Amino acid sequence: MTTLFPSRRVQVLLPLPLQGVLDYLSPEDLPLREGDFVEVPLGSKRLQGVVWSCDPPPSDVPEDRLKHIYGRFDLPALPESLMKFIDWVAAYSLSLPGAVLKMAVSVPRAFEQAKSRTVYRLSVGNPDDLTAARKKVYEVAVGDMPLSVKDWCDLAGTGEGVIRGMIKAGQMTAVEIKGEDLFPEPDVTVSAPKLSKEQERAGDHFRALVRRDKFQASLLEGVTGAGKTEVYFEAVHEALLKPGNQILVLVPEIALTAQWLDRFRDRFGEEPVIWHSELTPAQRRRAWWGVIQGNVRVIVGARSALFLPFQNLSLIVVDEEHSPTFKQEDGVFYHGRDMAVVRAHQSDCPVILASATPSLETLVNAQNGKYDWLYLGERHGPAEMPDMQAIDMRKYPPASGEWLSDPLREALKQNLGRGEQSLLYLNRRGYAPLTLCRTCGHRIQCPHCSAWLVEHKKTGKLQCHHCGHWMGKPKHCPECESEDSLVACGPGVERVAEEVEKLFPEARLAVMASDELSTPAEIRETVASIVRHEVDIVIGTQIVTKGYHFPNLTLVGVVDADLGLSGGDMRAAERTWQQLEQVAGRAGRAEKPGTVLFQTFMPEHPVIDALVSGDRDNFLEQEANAREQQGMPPFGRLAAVILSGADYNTVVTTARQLARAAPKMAGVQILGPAPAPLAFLRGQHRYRLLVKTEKTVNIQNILRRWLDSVKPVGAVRVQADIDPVSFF
DNA sequence: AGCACGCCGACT
DNA sequence: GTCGGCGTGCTC
Repeated sequence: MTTLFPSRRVQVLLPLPLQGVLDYLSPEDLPLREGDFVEVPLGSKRLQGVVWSCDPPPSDVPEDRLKHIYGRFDLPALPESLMKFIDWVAAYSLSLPGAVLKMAVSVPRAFEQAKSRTVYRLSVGNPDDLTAARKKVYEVAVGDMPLSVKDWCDLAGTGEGVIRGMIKAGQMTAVEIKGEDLFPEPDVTVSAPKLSKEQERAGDHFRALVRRDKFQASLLEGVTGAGKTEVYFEAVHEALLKPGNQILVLVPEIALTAQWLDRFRDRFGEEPVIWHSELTPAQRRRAWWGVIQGNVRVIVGARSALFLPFQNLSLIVVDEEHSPTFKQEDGVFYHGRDMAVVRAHQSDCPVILASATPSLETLVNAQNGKYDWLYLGERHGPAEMPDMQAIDMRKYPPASGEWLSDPLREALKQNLGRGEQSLLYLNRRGYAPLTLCRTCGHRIQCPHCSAWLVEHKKTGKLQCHHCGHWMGKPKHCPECESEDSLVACGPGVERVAEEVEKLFPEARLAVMASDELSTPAEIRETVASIVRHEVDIVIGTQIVTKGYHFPNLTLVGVVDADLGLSGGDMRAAERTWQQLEQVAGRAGRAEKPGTVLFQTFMPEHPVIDALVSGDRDNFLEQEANAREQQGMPPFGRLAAVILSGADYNTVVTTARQLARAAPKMAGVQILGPAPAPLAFLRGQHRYRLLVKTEKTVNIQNILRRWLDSVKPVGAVRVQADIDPVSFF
């Protein structure tokens, strides 16, 4: 029997790692659009999902097996541009669309209507009739803005009784507010800071791009301290001039610093709305709602902010675009910088990639004209670029158990004498990276990972930096039982701090490492005390490299410039150069000139040479040539296949099976299988294969066909990683 | 992701 | 003889 109005079949995407969309029937009285948030039955559960298609192709599931949608949620539909982006990311990264959707809607109580609140608006007839206390309330009112009872009390400095009395007397009227509190609009009338000529030129260029309102990627390259932030703020400002425009600024998670937020507030009057993994559920929900309702104008966030439901994305900025932290390596594997370009393309808006040390990928795109290329060659204000020198550690070897050479000690002493600040950089947390038994040679290793346990003297623990496993430092060797035979090998920041303390007992030290400063408030306080010049020598890891501005800092000493140069990673040299250039950039950012000293055993290495001579163009050209010759990205395509599982043998068997089934075709090369660099991590054995193809080959299609052709035995996870960066 | 169904070890 | 281990497989 045919019904007059047959039920409509729609496809719903659920935020689960299911193979695809599921078909449902929409109730006849429920008009649905693509992007609508709906609740559907799945098995015995009620789940929230998104209508992905209202006009689906024929299904192989018979209609009488389809279930009905329960209902639609009362919130704006998922914007079409985000749906497109989710599909694209899933296809590109070889992950399931549902898993990508999950990143976009993993917001606590996202679908529930926010409970309403009651606020009160003044409705006074004649203010002269008011009592003194009520008159006070009348006077503090801002326009006819409604406020909560508590806000009125705080603002007028009065008790609740006064307000309640006014409500009763009809001098205030209740207004019901639905949804989350709105965010304040950024202020576009704040006067811009004085820009240098070259900043102005770049800023004008970006303003024009924003006004043109079309896709265009640009590289904003500028030496450390050149004032890139102020330049892209010009673009943000221009975008804000058009009502409804939304702007996304992506930063590496670690760079969301108090200093950055202060600069934003200085330029736009308000703190920006921020988005990162540490937000509380309430903050997350409020920000997400603000974005989907179009109320949030500027979001500053970590890579996951790419998946926010922007209604009208008009500009994306990727700050520190070279940063490896833009690469996500769990769940859905993607590179935030690359996906930002795709998102901008799909939203047809400009994207600005900013860095003092651009990635090779981005530089190549700038060189071949795909990206606009804006360059800032001068430091802002009176600051000059620091003087950089290598210290040959073969000539000045420190005594055993010490890590600072005589020239570096001398420089520290002089700087201290001048009352200026110094920074010692060593990208190694803890006291010592390895604990060794003097008697039997045993090295204390993590039981869950192929890594040494790192000694942390402050806490008296030996700790794994990959899985968090720890033990108290034993008195006896766990292998040969010898007493007091365990010795610390190599330096970490704690150990360097110990040496500095001995050398300069009167100096005020601060150690900056992620495990010393766990909360943002602690980091904020330490940074502030350095800026206030309450610290003479800072000893820090990675976290000091990220955009801090310490005006009194004039000497940077890199304790081990060679760290990171070894290993088979094709990006090792590039990344070391970026890191050291960034640390070096902390020196001499104000009036006083800066000096940077690199302790190295290979002063002739291209990386050290590029730093010292300042000839980075030559260095990067060599790197690019090497990659081009090897057909590596960005000149070819690369993907990794990572197999992991608790049982070593099944992992290896699956890896070999995959290798046997490897596609054999022109322009495609399979490398491996080989143990992944961390062959054992969190109790999982890991093997890896690499797929290298020519640029014109669709590497996703090849991987899909290949991986589908092999059925993994047992509990082995097979994960594809398109454009891998870490090789871990 | 859940959750159910389904075949092999130590307990009343 | 049963309770339960979590291995495979399905959910429109």
